[in-house]
Amino acid sequence: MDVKVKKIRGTRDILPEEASLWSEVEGKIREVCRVYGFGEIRVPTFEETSLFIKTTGETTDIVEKQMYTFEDKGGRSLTLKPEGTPSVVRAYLENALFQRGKKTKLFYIERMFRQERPQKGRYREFTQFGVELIGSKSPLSDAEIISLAFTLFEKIGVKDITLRINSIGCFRCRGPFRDALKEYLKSKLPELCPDCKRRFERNPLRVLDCKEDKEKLKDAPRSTDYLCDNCKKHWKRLISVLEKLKIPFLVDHMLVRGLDYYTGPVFEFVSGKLGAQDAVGGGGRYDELIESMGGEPTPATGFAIGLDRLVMLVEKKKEERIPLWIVNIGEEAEEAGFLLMEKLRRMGVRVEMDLTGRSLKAQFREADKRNAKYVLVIGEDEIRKNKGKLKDMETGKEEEIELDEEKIKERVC
RNA sequence: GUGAGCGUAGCUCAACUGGUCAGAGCGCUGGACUGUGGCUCCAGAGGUUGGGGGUUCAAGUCCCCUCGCUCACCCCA
Repeated sequence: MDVKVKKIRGTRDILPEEASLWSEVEGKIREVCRVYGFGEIRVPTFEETSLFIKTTGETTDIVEKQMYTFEDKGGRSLTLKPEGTPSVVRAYLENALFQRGKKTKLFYIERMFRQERPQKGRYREFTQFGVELIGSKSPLSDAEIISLAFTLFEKIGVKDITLRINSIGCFRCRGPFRDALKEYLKSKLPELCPDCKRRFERNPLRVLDCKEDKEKLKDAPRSTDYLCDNCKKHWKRLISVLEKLKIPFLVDHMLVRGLDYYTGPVFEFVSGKLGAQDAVGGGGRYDELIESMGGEPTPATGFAIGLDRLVMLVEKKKEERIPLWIVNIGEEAEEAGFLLMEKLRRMGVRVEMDLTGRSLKAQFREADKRNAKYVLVIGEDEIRKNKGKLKDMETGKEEEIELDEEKIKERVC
């Protein structure tokens, strides 16, 4: 078929089979978040562009080259949100949620937009489940959200997720570390890739993230060696609590993350089953963001998980069995069957039938294909007697049954 | 943004160096079995070979452009 209009690059249609997986995962997310005391928040699809420039960071790849930015009719610059945290924090401040208590625990399931070259597990429109815990500076809060994530992974049967974690320190300890790193990188500069040379000037921490130069940078200074007393205490305690929670983790000194607002611990959830885009989720602490957006100094921590990637890791389930299929012969029976079907459906019974006037055989074939447990045959004879033929599709046995919705429901359910 | 590979029926794929190559399997529809599924057999529907241009007596097959897909880089979810 020559379809003229096609979906645009990097977007996708999620068809019923996969969509049911999605809603199952979303259901589990809501369950786990309820248990952990997180309330759902829904934020706009687009925001003022400046929000992301100020929060996500001017020199980040997301802001530099991946945003869908456009001008509205009033000449304002708007951007489809490329990540969730800025919007949630904006909403937190705008709605004065801090007035409702010291701690605010929010989660969201939202569509995000980034104009990157699509590949496996990477789309231009994608969905993130994210969690923001605002108002606690305790390392236990970081442990809490990480634990939430692992509870979710377990609940949806996703195995072999590794937590990679590091601490890049607050803005205070970042300075000395950055200096040490730059000093170290200076000598290596000629052998680094062109990107790293550029990063060296603009955002030296990101050089650590480079895969190409990973080997060469093995002996680079480690951010955890430059933490201030507070950050060091926080980091040590977080690590120790993760151990007590029996959450498997790997300290990765190269992990720095690509968003500017992170302070202290940062982490990623990684799966080996995803190809090159192996991060299922990631997050960290952002203790300075809220103040920088005009709020009171407020510590916060959070993460986001890519549902597109998460769903790829979930085992597909077999289709649920349909309890009843109505096969009809002739126009009169078709209508009688239809009315009966509707009565049953109103009672909550899953029933299906063919309304395209196909042959008896075809109707049976479809009932079989859809894995129906019982088939109810209605033809002229059956209407006259008010008794249908109920066939058990497994045993092949047939019995007569009164065409009465209560009796049928009782028999097949 | 860079690189590589690839675009043939709804799906998975065939078609030697350009010459009945427009096919198969699955799926779909119908029939054999005039009111009974799964197996088998038979038949049918479905494609301007992504689009455009060029080379040629002749092009899915070669060349150019374009669009798209996939994977990787990059980055991240």
